[in-house]
Amino acid sequence: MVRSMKTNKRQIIFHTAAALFRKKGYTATSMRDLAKAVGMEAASLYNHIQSKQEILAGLLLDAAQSFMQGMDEIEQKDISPIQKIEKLISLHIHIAVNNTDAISLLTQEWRHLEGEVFHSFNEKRKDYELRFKNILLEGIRCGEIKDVNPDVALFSILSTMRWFYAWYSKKDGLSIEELEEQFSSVLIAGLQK
Amino acid sequence: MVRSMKTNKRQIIFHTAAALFRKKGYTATSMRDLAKAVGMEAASLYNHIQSKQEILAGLLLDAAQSFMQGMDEIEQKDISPIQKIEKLISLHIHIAVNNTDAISLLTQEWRHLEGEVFHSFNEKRKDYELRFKNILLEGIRCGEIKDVNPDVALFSILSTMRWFYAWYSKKDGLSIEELEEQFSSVLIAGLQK
DNA sequence: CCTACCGATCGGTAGG
DNA sequence: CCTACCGATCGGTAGG
Repeated sequence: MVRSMKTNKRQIIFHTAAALFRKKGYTATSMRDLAKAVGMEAASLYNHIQSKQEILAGLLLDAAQSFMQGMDEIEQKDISPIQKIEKLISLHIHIAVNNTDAISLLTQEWRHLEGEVFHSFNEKRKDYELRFKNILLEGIRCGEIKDVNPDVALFSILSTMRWFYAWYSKKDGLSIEELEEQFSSVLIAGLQK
Repeated sequence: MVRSMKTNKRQIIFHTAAALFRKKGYTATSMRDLAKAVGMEAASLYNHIQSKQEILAGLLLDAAQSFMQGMDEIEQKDISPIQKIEKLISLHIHIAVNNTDAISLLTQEWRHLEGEVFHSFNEKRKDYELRFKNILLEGIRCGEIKDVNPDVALFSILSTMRWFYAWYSKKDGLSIEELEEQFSSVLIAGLQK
């Protein structure tokens, strides 16, 4: 009972922190801001968490995990490079819709991670980008994708998805299916022969 | 003589601050960090500038001015919507190449502006995005651009250009002409019928 | 351009 | 979960 309530409060703290970090930035969000938002004194937060840094690390590594798992599954599918890219766009949309605040931190706030966590997060990010780029390269090699600069193509997609994290919560007009269709239409048409 | 040296030092402070704000973020960059980077004590900075906030505001309003001026010129040209979009992509590339550090702040650090400057910067940003979107809408209306969601199309372009600000300094392989060609090829092909 | 310093605020701890 | 408080650091000022 005590244990489950503590875990529950911990989750509330993490979710509240995600929203604050997104709105104000990690450095500009104080533990007193966070305490006020969850309805306690700053000192009391430390009964549930170890440090401010632990919160950021937890949020970012969780979010990263979602992407790595999706990439693992999509890489193994027996479909063409462009179809894999469609699946990846869909992955980004689904993750963002379900976890908007934490995901938006991936773009901006990971540089405030410290020490080993910074390093391992950075490795994951580079690994993800490389695997995405390899799918593009395979598409170019097999003739399904036109001969564009793969870095420009990669970041055209990734940057647009990252903007989507910031934009999505404000927009309610489009369903997930419509979002997938619109993003695929705009982003993939620029790659096809 | 005294005046010109003071102006000179002021420019050094602004340029150095742009690089630090880009790397560490506005909040996480202290005036002592900045002072060290320009080779003086923190207190001495205040002989050249009035406040930390003045530096951020100066950098961001200067950068915004470059974009507004470019937009003014491109809007008036007697060319088609897609040709205007090509010109705008070229504008973003040229500005970024010439002023990489300050431009990269436009995306991330403007939220730390305070009071009236925050407000007026935000108005300029929204104005720029609206005018860009109107060019897309005109293209859709006249049949030159396919019937995509204009917000998705707009931010596909803007997000990709914003990523370019962060990416460019590391990359030296491509000339400006090649960059324009690659970005236009990937971004505009997704819009054309 | 420096030394010396201000009040405010930071992340976090002690002790209950 | 709170009160009380720590040392460190913040942006900025006084005075020379």
